[in-house]
Amino acid sequence: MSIETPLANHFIRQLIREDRARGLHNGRVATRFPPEPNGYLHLGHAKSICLNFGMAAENDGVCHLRFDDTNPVKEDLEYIEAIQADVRWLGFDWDRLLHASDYFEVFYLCAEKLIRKGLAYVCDLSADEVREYRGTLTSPGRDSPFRDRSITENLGLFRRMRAGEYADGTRTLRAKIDMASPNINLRDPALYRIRKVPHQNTGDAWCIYPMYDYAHCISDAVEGITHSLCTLEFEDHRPLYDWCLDHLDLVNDASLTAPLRAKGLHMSVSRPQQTEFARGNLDYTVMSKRKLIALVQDAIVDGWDDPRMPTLIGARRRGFPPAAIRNFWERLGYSKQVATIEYSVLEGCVREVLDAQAPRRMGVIDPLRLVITNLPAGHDETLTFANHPKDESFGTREVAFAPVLWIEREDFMEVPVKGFHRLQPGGEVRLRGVGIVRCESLVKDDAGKVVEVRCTLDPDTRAGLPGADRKVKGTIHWVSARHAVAAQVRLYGRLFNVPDPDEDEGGKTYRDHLNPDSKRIVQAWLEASLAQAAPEERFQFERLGYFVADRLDHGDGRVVFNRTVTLRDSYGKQK
RNA sequence: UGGGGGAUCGUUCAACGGUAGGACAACGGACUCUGACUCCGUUUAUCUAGGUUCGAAUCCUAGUCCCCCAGCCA
Repeated sequence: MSIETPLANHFIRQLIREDRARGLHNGRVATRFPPEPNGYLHLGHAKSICLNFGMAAENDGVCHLRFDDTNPVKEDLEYIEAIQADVRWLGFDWDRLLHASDYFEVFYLCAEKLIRKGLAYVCDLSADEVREYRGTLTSPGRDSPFRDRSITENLGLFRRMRAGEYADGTRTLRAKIDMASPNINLRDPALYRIRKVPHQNTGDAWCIYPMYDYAHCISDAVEGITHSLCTLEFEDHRPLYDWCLDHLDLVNDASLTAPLRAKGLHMSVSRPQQTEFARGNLDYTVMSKRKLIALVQDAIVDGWDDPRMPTLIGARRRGFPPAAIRNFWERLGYSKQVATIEYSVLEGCVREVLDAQAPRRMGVIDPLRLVITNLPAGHDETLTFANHPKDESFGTREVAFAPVLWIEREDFMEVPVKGFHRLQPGGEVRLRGVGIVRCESLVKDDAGKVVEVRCTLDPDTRAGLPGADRKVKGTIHWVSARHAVAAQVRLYGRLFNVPDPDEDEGGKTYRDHLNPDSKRIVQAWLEASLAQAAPEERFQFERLGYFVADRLDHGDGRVVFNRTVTLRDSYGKQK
């Protein structure tokens, strides 16, 4: 059974096919996923990952994983490992693993080339002064007083910047473009800044570090990237992307990439094209790096891998299959419309994959005692259950059955509402795989709460017998009280209780919209075999939902499951 | 107010001058030893106003609304 989704005919897929068809880059396709190693990957990143790796794969191309590590003060080694693990978990593998810092020498050579062409200058303005000179959205900026330094002076100054002769923040290298441009990105943007901090990859070899716009386009070119796919907010950076590459002409200037060949890094240089698509947002969640970090740091969640987090590591711990996330983004397609996708679409993808792939089990998360009175107290029986209702390849399993069972409390109603199909006083229900029982009496505690339902089992309706075909309205799941294994089960709901927690309205912030009931921990009774489940193994607990053995806490005698998602519930929804 | 983008069912993505279609959601039904799955059916959309055309979601004009941009972040 295939769980892959049909391919959407989105504009980037079309563009790449057309480019190939007309022989651009000799039909070669190369993409890259360029995370900054300063946070964990989330579902939004997955959209970009699926696109970049997907486009490469379906066009016989390559895709690089490139760490965009141009700012040493923000990065952390912890993230480098995590990002690789997340990309692999999602189901992708890179053709090359690279760092922007691999190209620091190239960036430097390129900067000298721009200076020599009179297209870059060293500016002594402070950060505040630069801001002041930049102008505003509606008024043009003014030229820096250092804009007309000679090439020789600029070269000398820039070399001394590199040599560490100036303090942090005292000078920058700037592109000489147009301070009156209506596009602010073109008002002599900074190319290099001084940061006397060691870099996790290059140590203290450098004290000047390139800016994103400058480094990114060169990195793309140097790696032979053909299609540089990024999100919408970079749309008005594209003129700068093009400006740098056009003036640098890396394709025809081998001297610029000589340092790479000297290091043994051989890649074909290209003139890449940037194309932007809309990032993907989900309702009832926040996706910004800042807010995610805050949730972790303020212990609102239990860490980056909290199953309620939209991080990939969180989704993994929640039990989401990677194929579901891939299908999700492929099914939505890629466009330039800013969109917030309903969470139910993701859940639908998760259920679809899990329905096909998750073996079935029984478990009771809110137990009520049910005693079958017409069976000897010592009755002990082993029943055989199919592990999947539609796929025989899942095989069968043995389930212990005895007269004292746990059933779900909500499967019994002393005073049933209209349309209730399950157990009620004097009523009948089928015990899954057993037969039909009739509720004969109740046992209540002092407070009047039902603590036990006493039933008789109709022997003619036992599974396998002709009488088993007798119709009853409801079928409920159960576990044998004597055989079941105790488990901790974590029930997760959405983290926020409004569709757009980012909407800061009426003085409220996302923190005012936290769902206090997003995590519930219960003690459950499960089929004994579940104690042997491997961490991260996924199951459907019949009639309850999909559950995953916690990848960290389950095992060594502890039985710990996380609820990934409930089953669709057309009954619960009616009420 | 400058620049860059975007407006199609509730949500999202198609339709590339020729019948507005899919997915999810919702609703109704069939099936069912999971109120699941599956199957069938139904409801609902081209931002507005003009224009071009035999024919416009698509082209033109004028509006309206939404998003992004004033880091030595990415």
